[in-house]
Amino acid sequence: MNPLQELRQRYKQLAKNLPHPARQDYEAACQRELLPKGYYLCRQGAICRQVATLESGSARVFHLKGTTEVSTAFLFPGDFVTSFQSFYLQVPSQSAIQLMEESQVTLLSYQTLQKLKATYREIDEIDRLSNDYYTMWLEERIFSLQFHSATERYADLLHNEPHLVQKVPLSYIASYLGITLETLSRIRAKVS
Amino acid sequence: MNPLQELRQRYKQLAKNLPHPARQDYEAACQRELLPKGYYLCRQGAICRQVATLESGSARVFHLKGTTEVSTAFLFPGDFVTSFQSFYLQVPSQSAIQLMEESQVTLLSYQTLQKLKATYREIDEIDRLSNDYYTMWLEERIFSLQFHSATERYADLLHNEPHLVQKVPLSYIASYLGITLETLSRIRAKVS
DNA sequence: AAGCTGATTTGACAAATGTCAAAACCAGTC
DNA sequence: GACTGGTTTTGACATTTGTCAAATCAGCTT
Repeated sequence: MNPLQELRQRYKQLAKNLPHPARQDYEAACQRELLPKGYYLCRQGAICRQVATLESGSARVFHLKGTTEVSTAFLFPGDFVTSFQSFYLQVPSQSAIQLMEESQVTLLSYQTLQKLKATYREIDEIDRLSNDYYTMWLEERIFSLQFHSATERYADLLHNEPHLVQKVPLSYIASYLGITLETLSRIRAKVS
Repeated sequence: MNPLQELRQRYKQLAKNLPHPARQDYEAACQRELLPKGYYLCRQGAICRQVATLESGSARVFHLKGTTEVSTAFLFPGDFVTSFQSFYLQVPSQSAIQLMEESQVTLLSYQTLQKLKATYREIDEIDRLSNDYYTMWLEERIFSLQFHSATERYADLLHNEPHLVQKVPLSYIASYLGITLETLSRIRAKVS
């Protein structure tokens, strides 16, 4: 496994094995909800006040550009879901976050997370590591967007997140790769 | 000013106004050097063991892809310079960092920074904020790469970092924008 | 099985960008 | 002022990707 994936494992392990006092406070502070497909965890232009942990289901982050939506991320069980800039700076979000299926999520507000981080070193550490992971994930994505052709980017995706291609509609994937639906369709025809 | 630039200001302010005890320890721990143009702060494949603060001069981060270099960042006075993944995980770097001119830099090793962060809340805060800034900067860059045409990306750059276009050779800028030198040249001819 | 609806594929053509080679430009040097 | 090496621009043409319209496919409903 590469360093990036190890890091992901590491913070997920830490989150799962949160020791007792921290765990208890965390459980008490967060809010578990079963939300329907299509639910907005954050709307574009609104301040993202919570971070969600996906227990089941899936979500996507996208930006509304005029009339078209451009997807920038897809999230799955175990992932922390939030609009990074909006959440950490508490400023309006540049993108929206929407559930792609009915999902079980655990919600934590900005203020609560701040308190938990200040109280428990372990929670602070998880927050830090997951942010580091996100940063490195972004670096990898830039790599792909900047250096690779559409065909290569699709191959990258297939390689890095094969499950994603099964579950996510092609129109979302196309915008995520920065190409049109038609081009993606042609790439797929060639490959297979 | 947008939230991103405010954040940048904020961590630079904090760094400049580091209170006495922390400042003294920091000064003692770091290493000031005047390094020549072309000097490698980190080579591709090596572990990046230090973070540099640029006092004067400039640097660029690039990736060697076969025979061609693709630039991924340009750094100027006041910026912290390191290979994020390599430094924070202490794993081999995917890219190289080279000085574009003779530069005065302040070097801090990984171990020393860890100690300083553990001892001084202020230094920890600066590290955190500068990482957050970097993350948001990456998000913006992805935005540009994923949504915008070559012409728009050049306009973005001109808008976000106008000084850069004066100081950096066009061949570096072209690869940074993910296009060829010739295409960049044609874009410039059209615009002006 | 027929009909509907949304997702995906295919076709024809246009626009953007890449490739390779040559020309022009520019700063420093003799 | 011409020479030189590196940078930038220009030209001709190839390739990739986008656009718009139509065809096909897949899953549901009746």
